[in-house]
Amino acid sequence: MKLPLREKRRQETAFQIQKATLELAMKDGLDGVTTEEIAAASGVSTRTFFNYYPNKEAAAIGHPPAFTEEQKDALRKAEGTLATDIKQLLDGHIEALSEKEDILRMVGKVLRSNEKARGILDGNLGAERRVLTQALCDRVSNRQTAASLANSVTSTIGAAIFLWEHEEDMTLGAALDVVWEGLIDASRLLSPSNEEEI
Amino acid sequence: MKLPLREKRRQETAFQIQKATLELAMKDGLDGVTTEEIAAASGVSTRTFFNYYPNKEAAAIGHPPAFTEEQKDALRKAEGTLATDIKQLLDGHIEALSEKEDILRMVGKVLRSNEKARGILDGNLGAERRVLTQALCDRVSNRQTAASLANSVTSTIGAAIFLWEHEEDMTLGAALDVVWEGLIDASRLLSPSNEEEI
DNA sequence: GCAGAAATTGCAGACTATGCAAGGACTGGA
DNA sequence: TCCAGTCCTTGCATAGTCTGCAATTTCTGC
Repeated sequence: MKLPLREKRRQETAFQIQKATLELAMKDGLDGVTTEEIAAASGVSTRTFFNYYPNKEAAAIGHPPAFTEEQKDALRKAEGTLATDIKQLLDGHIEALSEKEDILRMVGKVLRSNEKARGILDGNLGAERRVLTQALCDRVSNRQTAASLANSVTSTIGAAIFLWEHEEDMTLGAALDVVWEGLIDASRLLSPSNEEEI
Repeated sequence: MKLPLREKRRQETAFQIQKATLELAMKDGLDGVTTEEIAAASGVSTRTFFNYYPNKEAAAIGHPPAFTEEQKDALRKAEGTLATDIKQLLDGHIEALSEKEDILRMVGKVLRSNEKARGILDGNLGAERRVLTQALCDRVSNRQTAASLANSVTSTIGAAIFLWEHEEDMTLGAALDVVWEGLIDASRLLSPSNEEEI
């Protein structure tokens, strides 16, 4: 730990700005608020706002949790079947997301109406996907197979969040289970070992 | 056909603008060119440019081909196994994309360096995905399963284009086959009927 | 050829985003 | 406790994006 204090302050301010951005955006959309308003609400100057985030959309999305090294390691060294290990990874990630449900809900709302925000998130997810693909390569040998699995992971997370947002009284974990079920079912249908024709 | 002439002109101009946008963007990125330059190169005023596209990124992406009704119908009424029908859909779509390889290559380059463009494309794909999900619902009954399959379709297309861009001397069709193989392999690994542990 | 519809354009103005340079705050060591 | 260096913040200037409005031109169908 070299710069714990400065770093911490920075993270706090970054989060502060994200919260202010999201709260303002809840009224009439992210496009309806100016960077000036956001900066004022965050207690910093407009110029400083741009030192923290390159644009409002990035500020709204913030810095979502990434997969930890332990999670990826667990994937590399097979502990169970591939399916159970992936499910475990997903469970862990969804649990991390659950810690900030309020933020997640607001981010979801922004994503639904803002293309640029989607693009930024897509870029973040793409980076995650590449890391995951790399980790999975140690296990499945074929790169395209690993890429396909990694894609399933990130899109499952997205789908679970989407479902959770639209279903009243459904926890994030429950939504994940439903989406996971769909993924497994789809895999079964596409799998060549499945001879029944549908 | 009510307004065929006007409509046709409009499409031509839209394509003209897309081409001008992409060609200018090849030099030093989409961010390196102004809407003014694009408009001038397209032979229209800046204001008119914004009548065709809401922003440069949308102009660069243009209006990519969508799935046709026949394609979706073929999916609904099972002609072969689910896997072969989906593969056929993909083949047809990739073939349509092949008609404009030059555009596709330039779009790919833009997408790699521009978040907003990615977001817009992501939005387009999301719409396609929703349509596909609906069509697949007629076949697999479970909505989550259908959604998972639809997601596989759109992300397979994206992955195929990505692979094609990065591999010299590989046709789009060949790239699709490679990615498809990966998807099937991944499905096999996730499928519960596959008992071997990996 | 004409009347009405549609598209184009110029202009004004709000907002986003970046470079630069001055000033202020914080850190670690003496 | 104080100091020097570094990092952060800020204001200002400026380039560029995008929209609304109204005038003008172009096109369509009759």
